[in-house]
Amino acid sequence: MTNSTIDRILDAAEVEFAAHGFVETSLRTITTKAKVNLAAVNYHFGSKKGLIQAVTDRFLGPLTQHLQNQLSAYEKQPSLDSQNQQELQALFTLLAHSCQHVAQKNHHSLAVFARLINMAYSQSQGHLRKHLTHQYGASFLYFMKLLRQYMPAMTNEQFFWRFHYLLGTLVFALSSSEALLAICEREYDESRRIDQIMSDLVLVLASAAQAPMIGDQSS
Amino acid sequence: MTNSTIDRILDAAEVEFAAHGFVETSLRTITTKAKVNLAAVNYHFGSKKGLIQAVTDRFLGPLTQHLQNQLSAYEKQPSLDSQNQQELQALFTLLAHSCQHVAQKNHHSLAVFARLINMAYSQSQGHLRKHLTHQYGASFLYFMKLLRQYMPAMTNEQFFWRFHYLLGTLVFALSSSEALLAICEREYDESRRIDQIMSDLVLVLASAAQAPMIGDQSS
DNA sequence: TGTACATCAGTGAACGCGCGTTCACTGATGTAC
DNA sequence: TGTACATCAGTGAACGCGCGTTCACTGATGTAC
Repeated sequence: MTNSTIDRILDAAEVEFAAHGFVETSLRTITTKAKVNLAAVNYHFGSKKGLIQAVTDRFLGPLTQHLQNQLSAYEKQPSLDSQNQQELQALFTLLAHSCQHVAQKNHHSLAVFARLINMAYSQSQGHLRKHLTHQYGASFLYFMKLLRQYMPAMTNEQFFWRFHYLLGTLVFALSSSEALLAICEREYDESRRIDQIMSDLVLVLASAAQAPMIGDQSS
Repeated sequence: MTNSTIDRILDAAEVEFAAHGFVETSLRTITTKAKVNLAAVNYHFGSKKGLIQAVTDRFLGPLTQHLQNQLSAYEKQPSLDSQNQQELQALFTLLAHSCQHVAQKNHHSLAVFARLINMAYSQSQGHLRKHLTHQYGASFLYFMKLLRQYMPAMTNEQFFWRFHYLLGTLVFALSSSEALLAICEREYDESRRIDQIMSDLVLVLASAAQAPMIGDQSS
């Protein structure tokens, strides 16, 4: 049976976590929407923390798997010209495609992903950051390694900061996309699809990655 | 007296809100750190919501004021060449300076600012977004108007999305800067100051703003 | 085939806890006559 | 100058509420003999 109690809980939790965050979503809300007994969450997942982990594991596994596959195929292609902006865009496109891949199955997983990253970088949450790095870090480190080739003139420290600016752009786009889509539709009477947004985002990320450094006047 | 009960509450609240967010910070934590009676918050600010508003008003007023002054001075300068990347950088620098201006007085106000924006774009928080727009929107709309001149080829809708990508970069940088500074210091044994970060951020924002559109192959 | 027991998904009600808020109260200072 | 009252910052204790979690229990299914 595909719509088991466990799946119904996970689906409802994903929607609520995406919309209101982990802390501001109560188990009573989730179990009501999932049409499931309140105690079922603790029965199947042990605790609320266990549920959060189950919800995030459900898409982080496939996401990192998909990304890793794409990256190793990408790396095998012949010429990696570190000056070529189009190849840099292609690299970001791989990331975007991996995101879209998991979003197809679980529509709200990217918003949950954004909440997770935001939480991980909230100081005081060093343990979560460490857990994510340990569990899923390999794929993202792989991505960073390839990205690094397009930013050769930087020190590691400069690259560190640049990378996190890009991460911020991505995270905000993912977490606010629902609200932004709603505003956009109201204001401009035009609805955008998620893949339009993603392909525009890729161009922005590629340009931001290659922005000059301080004192560097080449564009 | 500069360190009145009210100020001590506001200072403690700012620190805690910045570190843990509005919902996850309890009045008991704040009043304990402020060395003030629990009931004092409701006495002086009416409610927790009132306190949040007081904390945000304390820096949003000066921030928008400062930004508005800078922008009108900027607009009066002779040549505004919409192709000139350095002038675009100068525009972002004004925003950065306004941020640094308020950060001097209240060190954690920018992190609170970031939390506020994140919250405002969390769907379901349309009322907060409306309140901010109504109260402080003028300065930011002014900024957007000037920024718009450097992105003339875009439709309003395209500009809308670009602008929010940039906002995301800024917000993540502000909200995660503490954690990132800590990681950076540990990993690279180098400490950065907030103004270094800001001036690098300005370059990234300027490049991202001028990234090509889909189908546009000019860089 | 029938019986006793084990396993397991799911349940209903209650538990203790931390939360924001309320309220009667204190004690100091100012003001009117 | 003395007295009565008003104002206001601040307090201590309690309130009701929603939260995550717990626990004894049910009912269905499988298994051993």
